[in-house]
Amino acid sequence: MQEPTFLILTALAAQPLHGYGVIRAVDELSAGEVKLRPGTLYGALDRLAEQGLVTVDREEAVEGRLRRYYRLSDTGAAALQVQIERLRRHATAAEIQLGKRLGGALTFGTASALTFGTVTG
Amino acid sequence: MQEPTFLILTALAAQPLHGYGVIRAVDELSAGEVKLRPGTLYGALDRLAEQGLVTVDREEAVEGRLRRYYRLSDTGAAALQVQIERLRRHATAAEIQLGKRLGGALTFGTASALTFGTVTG
DNA sequence: ACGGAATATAACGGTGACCGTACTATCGAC
DNA sequence: GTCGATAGTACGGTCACCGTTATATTCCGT
Repeated sequence: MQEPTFLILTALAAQPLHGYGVIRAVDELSAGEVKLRPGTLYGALDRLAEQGLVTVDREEAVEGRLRRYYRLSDTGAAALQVQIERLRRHATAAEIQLGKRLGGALTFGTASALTFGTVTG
Repeated sequence: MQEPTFLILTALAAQPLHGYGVIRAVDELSAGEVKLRPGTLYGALDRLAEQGLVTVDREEAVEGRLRRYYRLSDTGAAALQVQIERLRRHATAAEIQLGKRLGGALTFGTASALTFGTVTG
């Protein structure tokens, strides 16, 4: 699962949103770092719906315009939880490896990772 | 940056490795979850070298066979640090969003994310 | 001595997620 | 009336990654 997909699931975790709402939520969640393009969003939404990670919550007709709300399914919430743990493990593992780094310019703050203790297993 | 690329940088953070050494290191770092294919590895290594994130450390001729060692550059270490922080932010943001989730099956343990405090900004 | 597994690197085509852009359409602001 | 924001659809392109194959050597068991 890639970053945009992960952030789409994250955006839908709190409450159902329609497409454009997801674009705004991801923008906010990532502090403006990730601006979803329509092509990325609707492609990902279709794939996630196919996989059962999101479902169509309802379709509202607002002034002649269709507004389709997507909801994170229980399966999707579980998948997101798995991804969260994956990211955490990778971040910790990388920080520990960086702490072992010799010869390079020492980056301050990385040593704090050592206080986490063992990571293997 | 995708997962395999991130793990290759992580593997090279502690010490220079040759191709096959990276494959084994990533396997260990991910607890057997990620098995790098040669195509993935050497493609990524070429791209990372082009971007200056890794450099060729040395080339050993071990009984006729070339063994090329790759090293994480200072730029690469900085890039890895940026990615680590990115993963941490996303993991925390997602956990907080999941904590707001209503109606779905409550996953025990997710509430602990709330103790982290604010995440926006 | 021979075959097979592990070590080690290179090269190929295929897939799919993502991007960029354009198009349609409504509404409010200027 | 045009611009920008909202809202969704469609399409072609790119690139990272994957699966596989090829090639060569070393180590081990038989």
